[in-house]
Amino acid sequence: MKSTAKEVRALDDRKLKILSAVVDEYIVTGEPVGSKAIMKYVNTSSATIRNEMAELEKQGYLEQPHTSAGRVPTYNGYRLYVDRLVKTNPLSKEEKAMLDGMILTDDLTEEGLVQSVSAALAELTNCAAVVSTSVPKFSVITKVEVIPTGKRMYVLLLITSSGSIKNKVCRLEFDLSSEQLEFFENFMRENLEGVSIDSLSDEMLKKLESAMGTYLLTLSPFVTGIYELSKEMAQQSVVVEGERNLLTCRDFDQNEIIRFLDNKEELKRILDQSFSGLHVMFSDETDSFVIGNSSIITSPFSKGGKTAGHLGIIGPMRLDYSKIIPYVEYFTQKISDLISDDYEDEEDGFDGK
Amino acid sequence: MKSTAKEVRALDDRKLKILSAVVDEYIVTGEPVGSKAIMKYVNTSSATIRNEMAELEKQGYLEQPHTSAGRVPTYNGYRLYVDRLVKTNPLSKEEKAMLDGMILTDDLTEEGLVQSVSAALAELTNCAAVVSTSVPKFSVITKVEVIPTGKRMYVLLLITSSGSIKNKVCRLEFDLSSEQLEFFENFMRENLEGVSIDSLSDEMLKKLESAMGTYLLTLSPFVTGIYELSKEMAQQSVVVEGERNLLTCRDFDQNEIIRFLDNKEELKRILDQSFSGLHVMFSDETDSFVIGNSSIITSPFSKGGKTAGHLGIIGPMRLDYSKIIPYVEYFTQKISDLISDDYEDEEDGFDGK
DNA sequence: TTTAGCACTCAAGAGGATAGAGTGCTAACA
DNA sequence: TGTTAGCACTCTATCCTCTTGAGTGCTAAA
Repeated sequence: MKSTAKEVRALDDRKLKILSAVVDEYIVTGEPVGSKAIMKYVNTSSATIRNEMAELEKQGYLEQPHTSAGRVPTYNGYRLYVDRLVKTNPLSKEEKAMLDGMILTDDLTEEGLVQSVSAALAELTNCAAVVSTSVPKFSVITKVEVIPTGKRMYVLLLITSSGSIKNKVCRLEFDLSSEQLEFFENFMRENLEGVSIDSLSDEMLKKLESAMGTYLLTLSPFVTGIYELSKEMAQQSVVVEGERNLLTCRDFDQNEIIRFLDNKEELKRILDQSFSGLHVMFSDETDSFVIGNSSIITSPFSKGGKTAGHLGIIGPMRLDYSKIIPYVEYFTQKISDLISDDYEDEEDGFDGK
Repeated sequence: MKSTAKEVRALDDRKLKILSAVVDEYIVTGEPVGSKAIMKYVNTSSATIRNEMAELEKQGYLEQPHTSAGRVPTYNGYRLYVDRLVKTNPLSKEEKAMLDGMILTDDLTEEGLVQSVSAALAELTNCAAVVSTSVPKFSVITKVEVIPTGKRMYVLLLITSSGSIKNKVCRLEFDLSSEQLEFFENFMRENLEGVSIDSLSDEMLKKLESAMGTYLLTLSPFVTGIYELSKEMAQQSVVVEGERNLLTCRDFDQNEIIRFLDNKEELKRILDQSFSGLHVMFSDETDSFVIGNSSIITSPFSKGGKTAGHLGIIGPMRLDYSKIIPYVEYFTQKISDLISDDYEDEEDGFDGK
């Protein structure tokens, strides 16, 4: 609701302490928190705490499931807690080593790394890990190749500067002469190499086709094939790892989870608004959130200094933010470091040996 | 239990009719079936039916959840029903048209087709569709290609006679000379083309490596890369479509389903024993079955006359077999027809025009 | 061999009592 | 004026009992 400056000012130190205590306790127990339980955290009587809690409720930070129950944090309560109250301790040496140990490093490809990290994150947090990999804005086509592979069968190959490869089988009505093949490869080299993936539009396609002259008659399936490949590449992808953690989480409504897992478009849209740093979202915030009572923590990772995607978790609001936030931060940093190594290596350097 | 010839002989016509009626009724209602409900199917009094049911229970075809409840089919009951009693009507023209209409035919690749059919099957049956695609035994390597794509970056490409393509990025310590590249391509062409995918063993790898002489020093990552690609290709794949139908099915134990979906190895193993025709399995049969109370119906589909995989459904035992069995049969036949068209086209023919 | 009739069983649901966790309010206190 | 002890009150969760009704097995007659 309206969290005006006045209201926030009205939150003295003790109120904040109590709010924080309620959230901390609720995160652990999952049950509405009563005034007595808070006495462990604050040095006053339960009566005083009750008074304070009643006020926190009026201000919209807490709520009661029913009259004679304890308090539960509201969306605003969580928001305040995460933004201003939660204490995230930097990871110790041992913790970092533990996290590192959970990542398989035998698969050195970018996807392999990200997949391994997200599995670790899901395992660690008992949530589902989410990864969205955006198409790097600076990604351009570096190679178009056609490989004959059978009677009238050709494999189209598209490679970009960011290292993605896609292929597609194309069947033609006729076999091509080597002259035709050569023409196509040259034509593609001249017209597509260096072109950025997401700039390949319908119009561009039309222009290309008309520039091909009579070759178009036989080669047109290749052109549309390349076009489709580029479209596939330009698509942002979202992967959810550890879905079982959502299904077994009793904070959620089963049916909602099933619906969510069945259709990840919604999630895609949410992760699309790429945020610059670590970001915590709650399900009440945007009503487009599919899963009620959920929260999403994401952080971007980068490749060669440019954002390459986002990694995070989706779980219940009742999360141990103080632990999970550093995990997400550490892992995204880790990914950035590892794939940027690769990247620099690819582009400029030569790493001695 | 022991279903000896004597016992089976003891099943006169009326008993079979009653068993069939119990299964039919139970499939619809999901509730234990009482003697009165059977009166709709058989022209005798409920008392007689009760006597018969008591005997069917003694023989192991029915059971009671508790004393004063109706009867439910046992595993043996289902087995007998499916093997000898169920009446599967051949599909009508309209039904076939309806099924055809559910298949998207704009993606003409094999995977696209199979995916579309399995989605339709899942939708239609409210079960999960399962597809296992085996590596065709006759599939051989037709092409190995290396494409330079950046500083010390190369794409390995492996193509087989059955039309699968896989690629892998390989990073070397040094750039290769064109002479080295040429050597590798020739070497691979001579040694691997025509070799069947699943015959590529560790020993073969060793032999190849030793045959490469000094080239091995720089090219060894390529060899292991190719080896890994072939291993990936040789792997039988299992895909489950429509998982949500399992999760929302109240005949199952949620946790068991979640465990099942998390680990499809078990399913893979079951589908691995490729059966020659349509096959119905029940969860009691092999104790390796992950999901209790489930049944699997599969049928093979073929490509150019040779088995290419299996398509089917996994759902509760309480299935409308009389409808679903024809669906599975029709769809696998359909797939066989469509991809075999392709295949013949690829290998021998020329379709005019 | 079949069937009507009857006593019996058992699960599921309705209703009622109880316990206990937690509250708000009042009045006393520092 | 802020804090606290005390108390009446509220509401859920749980347990127990009772009832209902579907369905059975058995017996005796047709």
